[in-house]
Amino acid sequence: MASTRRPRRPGEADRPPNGTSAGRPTSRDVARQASVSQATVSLVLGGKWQGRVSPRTAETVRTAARELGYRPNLAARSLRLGRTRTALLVVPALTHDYFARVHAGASHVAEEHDFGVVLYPSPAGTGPAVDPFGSARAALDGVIASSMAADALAALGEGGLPLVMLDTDPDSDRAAATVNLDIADGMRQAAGHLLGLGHRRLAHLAAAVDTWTFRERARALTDTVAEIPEASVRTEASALDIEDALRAATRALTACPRPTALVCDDDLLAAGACKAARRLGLRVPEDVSVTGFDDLSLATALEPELTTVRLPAEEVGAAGMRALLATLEGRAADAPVLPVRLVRRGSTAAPSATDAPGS
Amino acid sequence: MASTRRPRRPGEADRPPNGTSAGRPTSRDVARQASVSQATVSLVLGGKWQGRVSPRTAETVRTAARELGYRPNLAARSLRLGRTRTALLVVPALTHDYFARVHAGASHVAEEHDFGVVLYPSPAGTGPAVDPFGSARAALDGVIASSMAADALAALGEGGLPLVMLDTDPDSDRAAATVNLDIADGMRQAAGHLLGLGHRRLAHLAAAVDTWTFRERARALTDTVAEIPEASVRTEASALDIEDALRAATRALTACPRPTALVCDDDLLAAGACKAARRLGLRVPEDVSVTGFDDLSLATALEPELTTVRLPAEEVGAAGMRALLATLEGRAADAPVLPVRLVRRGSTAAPSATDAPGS
DNA sequence: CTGAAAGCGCTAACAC
DNA sequence: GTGTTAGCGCTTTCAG
Repeated sequence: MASTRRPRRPGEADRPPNGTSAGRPTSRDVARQASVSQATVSLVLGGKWQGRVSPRTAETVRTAARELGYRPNLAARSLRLGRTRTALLVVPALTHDYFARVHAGASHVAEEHDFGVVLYPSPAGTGPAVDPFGSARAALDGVIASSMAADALAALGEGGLPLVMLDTDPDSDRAAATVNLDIADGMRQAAGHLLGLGHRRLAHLAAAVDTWTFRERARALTDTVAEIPEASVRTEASALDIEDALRAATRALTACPRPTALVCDDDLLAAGACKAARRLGLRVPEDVSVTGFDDLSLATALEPELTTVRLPAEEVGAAGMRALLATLEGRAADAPVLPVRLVRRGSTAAPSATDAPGS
Repeated sequence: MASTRRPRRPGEADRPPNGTSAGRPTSRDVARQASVSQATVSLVLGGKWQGRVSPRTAETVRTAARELGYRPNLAARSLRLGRTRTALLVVPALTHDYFARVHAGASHVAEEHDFGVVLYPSPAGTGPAVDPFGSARAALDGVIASSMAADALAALGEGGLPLVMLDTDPDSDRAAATVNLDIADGMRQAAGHLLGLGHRRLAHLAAAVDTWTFRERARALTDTVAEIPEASVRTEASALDIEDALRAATRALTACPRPTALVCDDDLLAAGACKAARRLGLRVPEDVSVTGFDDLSLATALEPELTTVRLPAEEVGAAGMRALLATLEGRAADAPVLPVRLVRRGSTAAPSATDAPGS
């Protein structure tokens, strides 16, 4: 009779009538098994039993937990704690090596702090993320966003969660913290390297993506070239894929006079550029030098290997996670600007005599 | 007085004494705002109000929710429901294009079913996953594991969660369901293509990774070559990275007599092979043909583009997610074996006359 | 058609 | 040193 009045507990039908639960064991089951209270179980397993629970009891609890194969229910813990120890990492694409490495760096730091990272590859690339909070079905403590366009961040700002931005306009004020790369310096190094080699007619294979990081690359290149009067740079825009890069590079290399060096916004574009050169019967680096950016694994898969700007992707991810952790703890996060480094490989050389200035 | 006896609710200090909550709005806040009960809010927002709540009331509730910027607390929902609508996807590495695409496919299907996917890149590569359930801090409904070694799956089996295995030994019985690729057929196509072109001395650049997928490749290659009496294949093992592939391919190409074709277990290895060939002064495909496997984006980044076996990675991920969903709903999941296809590109050609059989 | 109430599994304040 | 208890926010009976 009484049972007809009592609301049925969810999953009740799945449970046997006796006291032992059939499903996943709960802390209650552990408590019963160890003949202690649930609170004691929580204390012991939470590692805060020192001076509150006798070592003997603690050991009993741990044994019981092990025997039952107990795993705490994270949903319940999150609900109780109001925090989930989970961060969302929003990236434009996963197929791009760089972001995979950012993720690795962030995960590593997260793990050290018993945090989790869930990835949200924004379906719209660098564009507005549709609904990261709904789709990433996890309950979140904070968000880290990498290389996103400004309007994409607007959507992220709506979440009401602490936001750390990576490789994004440092003047934006949406974020609680930022981690940046010295993109401009990287481009200066690349351009300086080519100019130093004697190149004067450069072409810029520019990524047709409207984000801070690419605007920065364009600006730095223009500025660096402008310092040498005889030097010039033309720009060809390309989508961030090999095929389009091939087309853009072909346009650049069939211009008259032909540039002696191609400065590419990304290793992917550089790969397209090498392909284009080869198809036009030009040798890299003898006839045309090519530089990339990012130092993806692709850079050393090519022959010759790419001279490119190495970005410390893992470090970026790690610093991002550290900044988020700091923010979450109410500490001020520093806003590092990480240095980048030109890696000289086989795809660049001095221009050949016939192409040299003055000829 | 009473308040001293009552335990402090967590976060209570953060709340103003008045009725309005300061933190994230809860369904209670929405109910209050709409002057209805919490139950009504749940019904309306859960989309199951048809015939139970008046349209007028429903609209009021939705408006209130929108005004307050209400987002349901997923931890609470998970706790109540006992399910989280979240799957764990375990992959050996994220930097490998193939897995990024598997993830994309799985996420896409997940999203359609209002599911989330959290990625766990097994730190040990294809080896035993350390503790995916702890590190992926989300509460999970099921696990999808791709291309893992058998012992790695043992650890996953411990979770007590439904497990779907992708690209793994179909005879293993740990999984609730499997999704496989017709790897053997792919390798048969690749080898058949080379044999048909007239190649008789093949070398196999084999991935030194002990998983089903690579054992299958080796077996199928051996079998196919065995069908042609004059044909032979030597094997060089290589780690799954460019540098080691370069070394292995160099060994293969400096053997006497030199093989006329390199069959590689992975596009990454094929890239290393091309690099090795070029460094030895050999032209691809004139002097040596190279085939890859997977059809990574790398395959078309190279010049010449790789002839390779295209794996429908997205489809694998999607089928895996569908299988998990089916299992979760108690339906029988089918165990598809997805077809693969050889993509002929520029890295293969008939052996040159001097290398041809009989010369 | 709407509201009241219970309880998912966990943690932490407090009582003993 | 250990147990009792309340309650996180949500969904879902059941009563009205």
